[in-house]
Amino acid sequence: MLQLVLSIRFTRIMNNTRFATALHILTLLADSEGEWLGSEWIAGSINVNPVVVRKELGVLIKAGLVQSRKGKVGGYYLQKSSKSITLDEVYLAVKNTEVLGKKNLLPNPNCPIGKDINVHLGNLFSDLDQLVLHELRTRTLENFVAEFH
Amino acid sequence: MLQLVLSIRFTRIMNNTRFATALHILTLLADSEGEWLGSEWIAGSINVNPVVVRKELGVLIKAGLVQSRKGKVGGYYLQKSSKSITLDEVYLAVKNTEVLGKKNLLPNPNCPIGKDINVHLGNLFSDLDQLVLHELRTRTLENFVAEFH
DNA sequence: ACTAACTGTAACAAAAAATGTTACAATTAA
DNA sequence: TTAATTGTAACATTTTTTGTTACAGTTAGT
Repeated sequence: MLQLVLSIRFTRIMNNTRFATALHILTLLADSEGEWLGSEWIAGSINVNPVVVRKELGVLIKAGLVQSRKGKVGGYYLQKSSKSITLDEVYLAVKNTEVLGKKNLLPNPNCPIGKDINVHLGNLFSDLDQLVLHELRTRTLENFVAEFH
Repeated sequence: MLQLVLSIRFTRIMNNTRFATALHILTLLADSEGEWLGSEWIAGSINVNPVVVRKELGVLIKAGLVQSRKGKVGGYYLQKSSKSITLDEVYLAVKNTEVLGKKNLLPNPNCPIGKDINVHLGNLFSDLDQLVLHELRTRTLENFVAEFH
């Protein structure tokens, strides 16, 4: 029963703008090296609420991609060079489930297929996730930013 | 304005159990060749509502993967052999957006980055989608079903 | 010390998306 | 004619995402 509750809580998915938002933020930071950017300014470029930006920046900070400075002249700055940031790091920071989506929670254990389906789906989902991560790892933030010039 | 509304309407994503459900259905059909399965029975294996199953089957029928029979001894049957069904067909049938998620709707057109971000994100998203489709194309329903034996 | 301009986060509100449900017309075998 | 089924619309509910308000904590400049 506890297991069930836990699997409900952690079965989430990537059905959102978080990757787009995170990469937008990082692109802005990479493109304005030397300056610390504020959440208000970043939010103006993405056209979302500044609090949403600060929350996402919190995630990027935890992932070691961004640093922040508090106080009057506070703001955000890349923690590593854009050359050393690969897009799989961004994806891993924001993702909360697999690319093929969710599994059904309680397939029938008395059915030969239902009994094992989530194991086999799990393998498939995991394979596809690895594939995506591997590809994203070949792409750097520097590469991405260069496309804008 | 109309464009905006349309882009909202069609900016959906794969944050659901539809791929899992569709593949579960197809696995059952492939595994019981010779019999027509009813939506109630299928729903019992997945443990979801029969109407949800019928809706998803409607999608698989449109995709040319399943056929149906109405009336008293109605039910569902594969339209093609499991050997000739590849998993990209399943994914294409159920998917409604790209694997990396959604883009933000209205990035600032007065910002050099915001102005072009969706074009570049679009290219990236599309690349990753192609990668996933290509991999899924190498896997058949027959292969998948074989894992259960 | 005081103020102004920030970050960090909690708590809540609103909107959007996914899933479940009821109901019933249409179909078909017996 | 009946019983069992598909197909689908309409609506309800739940879950997830996104937005918002509020404010404590921090820091530079006066």
